Amino acid sequence: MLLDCAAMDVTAILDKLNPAQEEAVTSDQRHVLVLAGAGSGKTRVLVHRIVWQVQVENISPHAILAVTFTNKAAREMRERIDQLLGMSLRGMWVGTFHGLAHRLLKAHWRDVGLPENFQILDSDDQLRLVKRVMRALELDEQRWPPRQAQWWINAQKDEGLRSAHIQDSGDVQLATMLRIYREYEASCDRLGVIDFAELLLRALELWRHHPQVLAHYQERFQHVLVDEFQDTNAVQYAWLRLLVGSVCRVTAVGDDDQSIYGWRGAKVENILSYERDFEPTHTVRLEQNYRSTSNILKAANAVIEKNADRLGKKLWTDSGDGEMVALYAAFNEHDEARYIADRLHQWVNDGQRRDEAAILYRSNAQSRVLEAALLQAEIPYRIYGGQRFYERLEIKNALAYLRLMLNVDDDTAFERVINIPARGIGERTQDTIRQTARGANTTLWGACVELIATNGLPGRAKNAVAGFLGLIEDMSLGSDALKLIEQAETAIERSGLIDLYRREKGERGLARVENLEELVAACGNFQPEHAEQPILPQFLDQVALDAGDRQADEDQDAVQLMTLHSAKGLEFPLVFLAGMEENLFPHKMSLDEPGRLEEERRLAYVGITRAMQKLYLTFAECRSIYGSESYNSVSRFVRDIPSDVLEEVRLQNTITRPTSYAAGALSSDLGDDTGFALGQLVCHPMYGEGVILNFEGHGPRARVHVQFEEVGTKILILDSARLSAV
DNA sequence: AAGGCAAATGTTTTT
DNA sequence: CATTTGCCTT
Repeated sequence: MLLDCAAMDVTAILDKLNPAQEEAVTSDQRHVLVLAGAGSGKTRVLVHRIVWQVQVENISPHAILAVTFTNKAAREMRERIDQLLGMSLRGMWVGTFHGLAHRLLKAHWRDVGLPENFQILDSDDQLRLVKRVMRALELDEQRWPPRQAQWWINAQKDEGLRSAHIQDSGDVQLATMLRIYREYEASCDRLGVIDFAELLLRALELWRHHPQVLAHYQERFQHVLVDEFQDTNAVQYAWLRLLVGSVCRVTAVGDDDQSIYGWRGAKVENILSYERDFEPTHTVRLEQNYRSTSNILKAANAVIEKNADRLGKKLWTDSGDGEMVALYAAFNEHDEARYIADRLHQWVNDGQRRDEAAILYRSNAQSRVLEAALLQAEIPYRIYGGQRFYERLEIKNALAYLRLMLNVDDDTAFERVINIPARGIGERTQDTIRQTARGANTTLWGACVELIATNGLPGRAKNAVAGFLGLIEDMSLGSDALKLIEQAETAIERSGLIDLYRREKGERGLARVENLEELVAACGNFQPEHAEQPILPQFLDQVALDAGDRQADEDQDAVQLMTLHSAKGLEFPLVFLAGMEENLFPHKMSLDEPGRLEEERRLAYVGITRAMQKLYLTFAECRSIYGSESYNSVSRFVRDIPSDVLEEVRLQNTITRPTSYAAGALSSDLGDDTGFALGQLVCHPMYGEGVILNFEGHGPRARVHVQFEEVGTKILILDSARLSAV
């Protein structure tokens, strides 16, 4: 009976796999390394291998651990397993490295010397703390930028190095960073908080220093699967090696060509070390691509081939050539955005879905102009990344109140909102409170209580502080009997936060109020993992590790905007890569170091391989950056694409114009008989300054398209337009 | 202590 | 260019 079942399932599991995928899914070698090119079905292999383990090899889901890098990937993996199985696997651990580390530390907080309710610092909190530490050390913030110190500390932690491990070589730079690091570590310990990197490092040390804990997990997990293996850093790799011990099997899936997180400590070399450290390994290459047309793959291969350090893979497909890769040279970023909006308009007119199209860019700053153009063209869009929901100022303030309601001794939260909204507790008073806390070795709350009792504050300040303490006490009184959503309402109403932002004028205040309302809604929807336990702490923990990137209107048909980094792992029938210019992409910060340039190239490869049917590359000859204009040439990555798959879109055929004009329009490249040139800066008596985008016709009766800074694109008859050169 | 104004100053990617 | 920082006034 059981056997029959298994036999049936085998066909279901292996049904849709190609030979290489099947080899990876069914391998009985102890460890498996899958080098999976873009679009070659790596998630499918992972999902099917898990199901294979459970259904064919009879491994309990309880004994399986699957690790990803993003919450999104973790969710997707679960969903796809459920789908394939037709039911939900219980007991299996699926999560991000950070999420799993958090889980371990929650379970073993005593062993790692953390308070039971330790808080997680996001990078913003971390920076605040670094600044505080530096001020205490009386370091000049001009000479030692706090951001740099923060970055340095994180880099050390990613390598597994604590301040005690680092040799002070006498170098001033190093010595200073080290001092900050030491103090920062001490502060974190005192406050009972840990940053992202610390989460991983502490989890590693948990296992290193507590063999019995490690043994427990080694015994439990018989199979570990790691997605995006090229993104693992030194600590994560060490963590895996410890876990694996003597029985556990590992399946790692990755692509060295898609390693784009080197800047935050990821080590592609881990892929190379794998075959040595996880022995014996069965290595499988997935090179057949099921995503893109042949032309798109040719472009991708041509770009990535220029990298020296590669394991070497060449994607191929048995689908047809498909359409050419299109290249559009825009005059400026506005023209670029308008062109993209225009193409999207066409796409929708052709009956295609908007959410099958994506606009990808190198840096978040590029999204503004694109958004404006889409707004104007009335194309719904959804933007990913940028500022995270739970990292917004107003949200963090609201969360801080919630944290205080839970625990008045949460110094990070206390400090954040003691004077927000302003209630007369200024910098001086706060300093006194901090000093008192330090002297009495107590929390800020404790210090306040003491200062009030001993009259250690001037009258006004004392009243203000007492008022704040009273407010928090009132707010938390009986709040644990309330529903989460009511607690959230209490936090934003009674604290005065919502009124503060209601009074804030302009678009911003409005957005903040909306965000707070969205937070309340999120509280209403929150499903706790442990229904019997208090819900608020569970919510706060979840929030710390989840950026809140799921958007409310996820099912609306909207074009997707995101950075190249956040596009990894996704695919779209229609893709625009915007800003294909030198100094922007590759970014000028990456030009000096060959390693960084190679990473940029991989980023380009990731971008190109997101496209299934049609790929547009666009660049702007002139782009405003920090207010001033800069002229860049087309990206080297574009130049690496062979001309037989690249089609340069001729300007005059693609410029936006009312269709009634399109039929009879005759265009001239240069407008040579008009006295003006394409791209020229001109001035109009009413519309102000603009750029000439196109000509139709010749001589004084020619129609000229001008993109004005104030009023957008206008089409004018040359001899009546009274344009002047600028 | 708060709020308004001017000046400076910084921007790659993110769990 | 925007936003944040710092200095100044109330």
